[in-house]
Amino acid sequence: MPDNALTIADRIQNQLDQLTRAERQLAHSILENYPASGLGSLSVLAKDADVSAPTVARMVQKLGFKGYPDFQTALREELKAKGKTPMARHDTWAEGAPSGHVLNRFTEAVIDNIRHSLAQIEPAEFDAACALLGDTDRRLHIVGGRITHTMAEYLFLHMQVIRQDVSYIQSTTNTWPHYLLDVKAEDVFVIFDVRRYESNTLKLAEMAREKGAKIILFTDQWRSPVHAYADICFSTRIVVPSAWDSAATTLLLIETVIAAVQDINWDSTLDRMERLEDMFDQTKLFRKFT
Amino acid sequence: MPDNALTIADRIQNQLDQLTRAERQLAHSILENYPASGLGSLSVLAKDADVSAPTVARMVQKLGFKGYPDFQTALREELKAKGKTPMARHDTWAEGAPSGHVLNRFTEAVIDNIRHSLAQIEPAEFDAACALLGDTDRRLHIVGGRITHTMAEYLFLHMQVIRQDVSYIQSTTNTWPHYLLDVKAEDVFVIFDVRRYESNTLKLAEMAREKGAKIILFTDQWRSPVHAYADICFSTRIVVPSAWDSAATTLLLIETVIAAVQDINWDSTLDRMERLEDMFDQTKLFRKFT
DNA sequence: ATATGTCTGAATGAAATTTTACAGTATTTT
DNA sequence: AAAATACTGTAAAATTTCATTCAGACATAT
Repeated sequence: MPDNALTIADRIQNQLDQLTRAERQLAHSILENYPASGLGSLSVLAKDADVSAPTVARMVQKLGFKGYPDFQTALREELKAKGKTPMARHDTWAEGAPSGHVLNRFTEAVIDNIRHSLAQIEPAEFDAACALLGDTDRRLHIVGGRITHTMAEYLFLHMQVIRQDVSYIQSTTNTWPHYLLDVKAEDVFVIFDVRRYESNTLKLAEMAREKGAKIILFTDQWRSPVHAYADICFSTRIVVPSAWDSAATTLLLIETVIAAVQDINWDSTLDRMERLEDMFDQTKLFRKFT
Repeated sequence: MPDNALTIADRIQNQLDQLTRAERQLAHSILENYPASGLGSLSVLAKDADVSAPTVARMVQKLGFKGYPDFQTALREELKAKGKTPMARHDTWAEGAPSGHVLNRFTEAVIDNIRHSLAQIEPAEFDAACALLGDTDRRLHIVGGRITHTMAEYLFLHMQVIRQDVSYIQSTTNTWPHYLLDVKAEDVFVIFDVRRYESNTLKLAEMAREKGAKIILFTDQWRSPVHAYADICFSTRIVVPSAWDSAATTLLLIETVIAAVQDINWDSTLDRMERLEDMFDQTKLFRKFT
């Protein structure tokens, strides 16, 4: 609420003494299952509390509201505010920067995206997707578009370490039909497609589907048309205060998938990682320390 | 989830495919701050979602409710049922998954990383970096390594739209010395280097520095040795419950930089974006709608 | 015990809300 | 490319909802 930090429940509690008998009875009924009961119609609330309708109208006015609708609006606002987690309320992330600084505005939006996106994910679907990705009997193809190919490649780079038979297809090139030649029914496609959905990607998904391959789709909240062909679809919120969309939430999800898949075949992953280390040591690509 | 396992939000999510464009738009608006927005009047909800009132009435019927009041009652019942466990504690991000599920553990860690990383950023440094990146009198070179090249390319793809004279160098190839031939003292390098710091990248940084170029470094909390040559250094926390490190915080920072730089030269950015759109339209790479 | 002040609840009228019907427009299919 | 289908918004009707008035009941004080 704009005026004060007091919740409506507090205001009722505080004024409990100044209320009459029927009003107190009503107040307790409201607090009984707060705030749900206050969001229904006046008459239902009155009946639930065993008081008359005018009593309700009078009390909310006594609490300082213009009328019952005003009271309800306030309740809804409060609920909306509570929906934002205590962490989201923490609206300065970069200390020393004003809360209106782009650092804080942007971070705020991304945290918001994360919360919304995660809430919509079915854990069962997530687990199923990870099981598919970890199944080494199935070959894995990872597909990205103009912007999303960076995300696709990120997933590819890690999956390559975890397991064998992983390939990376960039839908913006015209070489991708080659990859589809030998696709089998057990194969799995991970497809990335977000706003400015790409026709190439859609065509690719259609053809993969025809061959009987499984499709896991990473898209935005509006869902790429590819989702018609997808077995599993993860949609993330991508809106931020910018001319472009944010891939941060998508990346978070990708990394979580990587962590989960790595656990499935941990033994073989460990083995592959060690062999990779050896090879890196020989190439001197990386520094030993510091 | 006590009575019938699926909440109204789930029902909306599930039927998203059977909904029309305006209805989907409305559905997202409802889920935006659920359930508060659904508890107001039909007309307000319609206005918030930018659809007409009848669209709202039609959709709730499509969802299986007798009418809007019926829908609201169901929402209130759900809220009442949830009563005991409101969204006070949000340590579970993916509702429906146990708090020990990798989805929640991972997200928790990333949020933690974001908080720690952002707190360490000097807003003045951030602004200075953005000013350098937005200065079209300076040529811009973006450098990534084995894993980080995906982040580098993400930044490159967007910078390319915002401004001219941007080049992308992959330090793992051996072609990068060519890029250094014509480097001038005003040039700016953005270098990505995280754990398993790469010797190639260090060498590149050293040579760029010798030529007098400015260096902006994105690294992890332990700081790449490149930071000795860097004018500005952003270090982010990257630890997550996984065998690998997380790039999510780095990406968040990159996207924030993009948003800030885009604002600096907004006019020219807009112009370049429009011209790009035209070219996309001609190539038919993207679908017009849906 | 009676009178006064206050509170409560039923009924009414007014206002707002939801619903239905319809027509225009966009989209898809043939 | 044309026809058919389906979707969306405007406008008006029907229903519900809320505020108010007024008569009666309860408690309290004299």
